[in-house]
Amino acid sequence: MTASAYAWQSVRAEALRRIRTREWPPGAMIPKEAEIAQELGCARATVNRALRDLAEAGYLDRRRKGGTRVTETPVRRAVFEIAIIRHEVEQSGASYGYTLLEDRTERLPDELAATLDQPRGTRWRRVIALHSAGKRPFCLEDRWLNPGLVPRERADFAASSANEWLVRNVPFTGGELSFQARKADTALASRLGCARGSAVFGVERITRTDDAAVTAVTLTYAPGYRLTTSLG
Amino acid sequence: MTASAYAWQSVRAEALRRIRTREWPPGAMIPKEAEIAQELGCARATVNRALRDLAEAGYLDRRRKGGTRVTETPVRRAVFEIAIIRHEVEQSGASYGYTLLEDRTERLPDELAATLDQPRGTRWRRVIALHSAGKRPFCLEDRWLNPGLVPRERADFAASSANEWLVRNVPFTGGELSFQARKADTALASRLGCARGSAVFGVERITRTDDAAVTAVTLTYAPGYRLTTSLG
DNA sequence: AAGTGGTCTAGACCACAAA
DNA sequence: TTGTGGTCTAGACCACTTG
Repeated sequence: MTASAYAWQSVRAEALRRIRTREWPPGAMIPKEAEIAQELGCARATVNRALRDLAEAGYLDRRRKGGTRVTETPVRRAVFEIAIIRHEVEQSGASYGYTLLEDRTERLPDELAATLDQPRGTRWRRVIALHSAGKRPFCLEDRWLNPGLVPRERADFAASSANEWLVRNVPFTGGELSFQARKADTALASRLGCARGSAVFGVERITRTDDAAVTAVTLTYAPGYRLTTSLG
Repeated sequence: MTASAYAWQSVRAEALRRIRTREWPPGAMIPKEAEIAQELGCARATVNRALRDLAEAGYLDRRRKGGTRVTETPVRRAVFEIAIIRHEVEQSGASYGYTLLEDRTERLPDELAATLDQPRGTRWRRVIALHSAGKRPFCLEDRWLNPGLVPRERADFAASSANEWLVRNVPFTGGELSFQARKADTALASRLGCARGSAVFGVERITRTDDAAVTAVTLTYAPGYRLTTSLG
């Protein structure tokens, strides 16, 4: 059958059908919850659950007193899961390798300090590590850590990545993420085992708890990397 | 006060607090809904709403009969909204420009045909267009369109992008999306107004309705482009 | 077989925004 | 002021999974 096992999913499917067939065209007001509930023979709460779900997915625009409208141009969202790099490698079937390359305390570059709301000249811990898949370099990690939130004596990154330590030990509440394409300079090319000037995929991420920045990381993937997801 | 206006949000906040403070440590089982409801003095449905929300956000792992556990390594998700390119440019404050460069029917490359579940040798419409910000090239669009779903006589892309026509006229049900870094070849560099060999950011997207592929597009952004979002 | 989350209902009241 | 969605409850039954 077309209808799902649960009533609210059937209601959702029926509403989505009406949107897609333009029985409820873009921009149009749809009947109120109570009417739909009566028509489909279920409780209003069930209709509410279904329509709320469609609204979260971007198909409907709902307002108290204003009623529910079909979105003019549904906003499509792509969701990426931020995986632990080890899992990403292992999932591809390759064996995962990790090498710590550098680990010292350094002065934050002024621009980064500003982004992280730190005074100029602040010193943070800087860790550079290489993640590999089989024998091939997979991703270079260049990370700055707030020494106040990540005590050096409690966080040893010789054997396993800062990524994993942080996930387990410093719950974070927010941050920023950006993707970009970059050209590999000599140092990067040497570490990633690719030609100088190669186009490489870069991810920059800043992680915060409440308002204090915890870590800023730049991940650079070896050439050929693709970040993929499906649209629902 | 810390608690939200609505009861289920207060319950959510309280549960999240217990997770963050490790009162409910990673991997631990938390009390069952009925117990939490009694403790916090609300209905079980209210607790259900709160915990379901935390489970969707990746903090909890719930199973019937198995109870609810705190996720060992919370999966963080990044959500990108797939904007219409015109809006993306306008939002940056620049004036938007659009130029149609090519529009003809061509044979699908074999590899692409396979991905799109089309027979080898199938001919689709191919549209190449440039989006610009002010006087600078912003993004080159190279798109294939299923002629059965996008009739040439009803879809004219001389003045506005296929992107916008599709959003308004062909509701889609799914697809795939991938990001990668690419090196600009001579043709691309010329059209994007950058040096040959530049690292450029590429997006590939395939859009389907039910099971038929509607369109496959490759967007290549001029050097310097960053795709950004915030983590919740 | 039993226990826990998932759903559903009927009715009620609340919150917000439009008139 | 009024109407619509948002939430809440108490109780019930269902569905999945583990023992």
